[in-house]
Order: sequence, then C-alpha cells, then structure tokens
Amino acid sequence: MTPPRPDVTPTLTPAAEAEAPGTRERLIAAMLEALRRRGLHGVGLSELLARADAPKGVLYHHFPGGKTELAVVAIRSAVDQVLAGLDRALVRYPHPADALTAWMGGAQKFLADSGFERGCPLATVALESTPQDTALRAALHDAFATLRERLGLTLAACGLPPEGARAWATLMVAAYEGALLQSRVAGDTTAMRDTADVLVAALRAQIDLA
Amino acid sequence: MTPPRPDVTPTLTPAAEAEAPGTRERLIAAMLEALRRRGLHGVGLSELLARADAPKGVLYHHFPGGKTELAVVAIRSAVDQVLAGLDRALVRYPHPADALTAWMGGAQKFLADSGFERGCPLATVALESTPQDTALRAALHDAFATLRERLGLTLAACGLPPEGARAWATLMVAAYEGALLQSRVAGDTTAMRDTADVLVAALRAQIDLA
Amino acid sequence: MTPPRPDVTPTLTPAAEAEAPGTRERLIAAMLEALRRRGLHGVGLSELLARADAPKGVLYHHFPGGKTELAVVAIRSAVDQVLAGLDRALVRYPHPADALTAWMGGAQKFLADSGFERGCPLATVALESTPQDTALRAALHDAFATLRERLGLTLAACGLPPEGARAWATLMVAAYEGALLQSRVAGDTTAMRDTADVLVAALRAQIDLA
Amino acid sequence: MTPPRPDVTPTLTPAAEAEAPGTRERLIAAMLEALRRRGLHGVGLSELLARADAPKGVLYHHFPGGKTELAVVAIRSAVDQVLAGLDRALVRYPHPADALTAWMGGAQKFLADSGFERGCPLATVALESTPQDTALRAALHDAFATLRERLGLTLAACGLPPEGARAWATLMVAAYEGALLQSRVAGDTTAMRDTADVLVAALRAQIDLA
DNA sequence: ACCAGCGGGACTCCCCGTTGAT
DNA sequence: ATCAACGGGGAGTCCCGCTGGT
Repeated sequence: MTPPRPDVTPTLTPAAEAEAPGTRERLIAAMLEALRRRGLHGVGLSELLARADAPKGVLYHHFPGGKTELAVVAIRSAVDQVLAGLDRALVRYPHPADALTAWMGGAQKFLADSGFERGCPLATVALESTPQDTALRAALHDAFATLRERLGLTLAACGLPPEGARAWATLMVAAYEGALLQSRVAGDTTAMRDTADVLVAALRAQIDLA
Repeated sequence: MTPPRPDVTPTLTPAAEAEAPGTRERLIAAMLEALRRRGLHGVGLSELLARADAPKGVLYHHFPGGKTELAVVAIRSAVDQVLAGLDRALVRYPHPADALTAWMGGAQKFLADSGFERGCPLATVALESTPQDTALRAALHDAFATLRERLGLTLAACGLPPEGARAWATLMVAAYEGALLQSRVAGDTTAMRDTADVLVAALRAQIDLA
Repeated sequence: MTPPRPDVTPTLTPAAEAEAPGTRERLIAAMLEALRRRGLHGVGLSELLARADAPKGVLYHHFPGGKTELAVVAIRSAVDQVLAGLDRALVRYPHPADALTAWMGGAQKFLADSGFERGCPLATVALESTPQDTALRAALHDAFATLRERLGLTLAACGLPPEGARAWATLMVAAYEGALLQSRVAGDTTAMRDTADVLVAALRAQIDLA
Repeated sequence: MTPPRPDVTPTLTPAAEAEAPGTRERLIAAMLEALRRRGLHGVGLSELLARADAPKGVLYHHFPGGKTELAVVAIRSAVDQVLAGLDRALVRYPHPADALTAWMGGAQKFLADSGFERGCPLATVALESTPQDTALRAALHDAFATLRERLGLTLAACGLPPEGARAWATLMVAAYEGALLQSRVAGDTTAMRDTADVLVAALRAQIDLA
C-alpha cells in the first residue's frame, strides 16, 4: 500500500541534489509555511518570493502552473512530514494509544512554539478551496486518504476489524484537525490536550476490548 | 422517532418581522454563505455586494469596520444558528448520543445538499486568521467557547464529571470540524458518518458507565 | 472702494447671533482650518463634519452647493481675517514699511505656532483649482483683488503713483505667499524673514524717493 | 539681443535617444503636467495612466512607493527644467536683472499658452503637503533650496554680499510663485508683469549700488 | 424648518498573479 | 532565467441625495 506517489520531489538535478536548499525547495518551504499561517489566499506571491529570495520569473520556471501548482507540491510535502512524524511516534511507542499521545503532544509543542501562528496547511487549504479547484481538491483528497490509510493500517494491526479501523482513523484525523483549530484561535493548548486525553482513553478501551 | 419536523425554517411570522430582510441582514447572510464556501480572503466585497444587491457605500455605513466587522457579525450569527440547531436536536432527543447522531446527520445533509461546497464558517475563518487579526480571533474564540460550554452543560447533565464533560465537548466540536473538512474535500459523507458512528459509540459507553 | 461684499455671514438669525458658534460657523471654521493645512482635495467631508461635530445632512442643508460652496464661504472669511490683521498693523504703524514688517512677523509666528502646518488657504485652493472651478476661481480672484486693492490704497496714500502702488501691492502679496510657502516646506521661518527684510528695505527706499 | 533660439526643444537627436520616451518617462511627464494643473490630490492614478497610456501595474513596478514616489521624481524633474530655463536666460543675458525679466516673461508666456491652467508644480504640492508627508516635504525643501542657491550664486557674482544675495534669491523665488499664483486665478498676466517690473527695478538699484 | 440616517455608486490607491520579450 | 509590462480586481471611502422623523 501507499505505492503510488513514488518519490515526490527529487525529479531533476541528478547530481546537484544535496548542495544548499535550492531555489525550488526554498519556494516550497516558503509556501508551506505560508499555508500554515494564513492559507492560500492570504499569501501574496511577492511576499513568498521575497521570503525565498527568488526573482519573479523563477516561480513560473519551476512551477508552470503558478501559485496553485506550488501549493499542490507544498501540500504533498506536508503530508510527507506528517507521515514521518507519525512513523517516528509509532516506532517509539508500539501501542497506538501511546503513539497518538506522543503525536498530539508534538503537535501542541509545534503550535505553541510558533506563538500559535502555525496551523495545519492541509486543513487551511481544504477550507478555502471550492470543488472547482480540482487540482487542489485532488491533492487534498489524496493527502487525507493517505493519512487515514496509514493510521487505519496501524489500528488494524492491533486487532481492530477493518471497517472499525478505518472509521477510527477518520476520527483521529478529524479530532486532530479540529483540536488544532480550537487551540490556535484560543491561543492555548487546552483544547488539544483535552481532545487527546478523551480520545486516547476511548481508543485504549476499544483496543483492549478487541 | 422522526417527529414531523414542525418548524423547519421559521422565516416569516405573518406580519411582524416580514418587512423585507433589510440591507444589513442581506449583507450578513451573503457574508455567512461566502465564509462557508470560500473563507474570508476568498470573497471579494464586490461579489458580496452584488449577491446582497447592495451598493458599496452601504457596507461602510452599516459596518464601519469594513469587511472584518461584517465577518465578525456573520460569525456571531453562525454561532446562533448552530446553537439553535443543537437545541432543536436536544429537545427532540433527550439522550445526548441520539442528539449527536441527529446533529451530525443534519450536517451531512446540509453539506451534501450544497454539492459539498458549504463548510463551517467558523473553521474557515479560524484557519485563515492570524493572531494579529484580533477582532476575528476574539469572535472566534468566543464562538468556540460558547459551543463547548453548551455541549459541556448537556453532557454534565447526563452525569459526566465537569472536567470530563468539558473535554468531551471539546472533542465533539473537534470531531465535527475535522470530519466536515474531510467530507468536504472528499466529496462524500463517509468521513462524517464514520466519525459520528465511532464517537457516538464511545460517548454512549462513557455515559452508561457514569 | 471695497463696497460690494457687504457683511458676508450674518444673514440669518437676527437675534441668536452671539450664542455659541453655531453649526454653520463651526463648519466654516473647520473648513478654513482644513484648507490651511491640506487644501480642498485633501479634506474629506466626513472628517470635516466629525471635527465640527455635525451630522451628515446638515452640510447640505446649510450649503446646498456642497463642499465647494462651503469652501467659497470659508475663503471669504479668510479674506476678512487677513484684512483685519492688516488693518490692525496699519493702525499701529503709520508707515507702510513698518506695517509690512509687523504683518510678516505675525504670519511667521502664526506659522511656527502651528508646527508649520498652516499655510495660506487662498494660495492652497488657488493652486488646486482649475479654470473649470468657476465658483472657486471667482471667489479667489475677488479675494486677491481685494487684498491688492487694500494694500494699493495704503501705498498710494504714502505718495506712490497709482500704477506703482498697484504693482507694489501685487508684489507684496506675491512675496507673502511665496515666502510663506517656502517657510512651510522648510520648516523654519528664515525664508519669510529674509523676504520681509529685502522687501521692506526696497519699499522704504521707494517711498522715501517718492 | 534675442538670438535665434537655436535649440528650442532638443527632443530628438537623430538616432541615439529617440527610441520612444519609455513608459517610465511618460508617467513622469504625465504626473508633472497633472501637478501643474491640479496638484497631487486632484489627480487620479487612472487618469494619469490613461494619459501616459500605461497599464495599471506598471506604475507599481517603476515606482514601488506608488503615487508619492512618482510625485517626488516628477518634482525633481521639474527642478531640472526650471534650472535649465534659468541657465538659458543667464547665458543669454549677462545682467541678472535682464535674465530675471526674461525668465518671468517666459513664465508668463508658458502660463498664458496653457489657458492659465498650468501653475508651478512645486508650489502646488508644497501647499497640499503636510509635515507628515516626509518624502514630499524633503523633495520640496531640496527643490527650493537648490533654486535659491542657484539664484544666490548668480547674484553674488554681481557683487551682492553673500547674505544679501541669499535673501534676494529667496524673494525672487517667492515673488515668482506668488505672482504666478495671482495671475493664474485672475486669468491674465498682469500680476506677473507688475511683479516683475517692480522687482527688476529694485534689483537693478540694488546691484548698481553694490 | 431643521436635523438625521440610510442608501447609492463612482471613484481612490494599491497590488495581485501572469505573460512575453530579453 | 530575468525584468518590464499587463490588466484586472482588492478593499476602502469619497461626496452626494433622498426619505422620514421631529
């Protein structure tokens, strides 16, 4: 599973790979950060380019599709980051409930460290987008599906029945996004902590029961 | 079960408040709808005004604070709507788990009916906003706090301990937002259904236990 | 001479004359001050009304011609003020050169006291106006003519031949406006002082010669 | 006297700089003309752009500071023009009094030719600006200082003592601005002629005396 | 008669995302 | 792979009538 989407970024530059972030990568990083903070419509290209300090034309060179294409790529890279975080948690904590706790804890720290400025780039773009933004929607759909799948597999491995695992995975993603959102506007991490506590307890009960 | 839905949309009491929605109200409604579909930055004032068919200057007249002030008012009205919906569900279904089911079911219908275009206006603005947008953040913070409190009181009335009730309320809001988000980008209601199922089961177990 | 323009303002309110400035008068004063500081286009009516704290409709009531008519009236009142200042100087100093010195000195003080914000309202409007602004231009033409005439009469009384007196009056007005302008942008009164010195010396020579 | 005016408007040297005025230059010229006619606040950018027939975004491209920056540049170019005119007059007429006569005469012609629409761009902006408009004020201060210095040097070269020269220069600038202003609102050149006559006479007396 | 306010559009300046020539 | 050009909105707010209350 997760076999499509093979090696997202390193398409070009066979040799010059590891030498400084590279304009393209800096653009992606800048866009990602911007999505986290203000969403797609909230960012100006000029600001983005300034922050990546790249001249105007470079963007269209690397991303012929313009702002949208850059956003799509940034979204994909965001998923990779989240998955990596999840994997790290799962490696460290064999029990999914523990891993979930760790994951939510990490997110709280990340949020608080940014002064409650950074949210989830996926959620932000998801809410700004309309069904007409097909490229974005596709990327987003893919992103959430990947996340749910990854979590579902883990839960299934603990003995939950397949549909139950999938549904629980959906709830976990939902709770993560919703709690992050509440914590961000509140300017404190209580919402995330509360959500994690209740969710983890329920999950533990469920798994023990299975 | 399923009583006749007596008061679906109580728009017009015969004579009293029927004197046309009024420019101000039309503006609020237009903004609310826009926030649901595309968020604050995604809407142009001109489009808004066209939809409410009002001239430019009127907005400035009714909302000296401009777009932001209008958004704040729209947010407040959104909260009122949600609260009203909640109350209706709670009146009809005494057990919170049933009410939750009904509420999530209503949200699914609302979403699907709009062709998966309408999301939650609170969430959208929440993710677009930065800590600098103090007016918006305050309104949002207030809005979520009100929601959590309302849910928390209901849960406490069922025997949950105060902190547990509060935490569960937070989770419910989070799950609602996160599931709506996933369903919207997916273009189908599975995520909301799954989320509701798992959450309701867990809640029922919790309440029975208390 | 100077017989037209009899008693400009006190048209209405035969008895209630002296009781508080009155809305109309406050509007005129606010406009006059605004013209001095930023010119006609630089002022917004709303700001003006706020400063005079009068509601919107009042302006249109007192000045059916709107902003322009208010400006015209303000210009006339400005001329009256200048003439009054001139008269005061002439009464105190019989020799025109002394009076001129006093007048320019007063203007310097007035300018410096306002933090170099106040200029001459006549000049400002004069430069903003186009030949199409007939009402303004007429008022302005009248205003400068009145000033020149008044000065010319005084000079003629000192023995200058009529055309010489008129020409000298024109120069005096010109020098006043030009020096005020230079001092205002420089933020110090040197230009006015220098101008006054040279001009007064030349005038004295001229008069002694006549 | 009156040599053939060999280089009236040196627009096109055959090949070198004839490659169209360039958008930037057209914008400056349009702004300069607008400042002369109606001042900074009186001009709309759209009108300006139409007149220079340039698209909207170009302005921001060439003048990141927007309208103000364009105005500053226009002011500088105005000073250059005035200085050039002065130099031409001084080259042709060695005696400053003659040069002054020629200069004022040229200004009269320029004014009348425009149907009394064109004033001095420096003066107009000077009167509209407030101390808060630091960029404009600085440019203006600079402009007038340059003019005064140039005139002062010339006068000093004729034997006037340094401070006298400076003061006379100030008066000359003041008289120029003030006379132009009066002529413009009057719609005839009498004020300028009168001012020039008196001023030249006084200057001649002063120089002969030195 | 005087005042108040809601309503009405036409602009204001700014700046955005994008494309061609260089 | 850079810079000039391109228009099309972005929000804002201007100045002005009308229509009702007093």
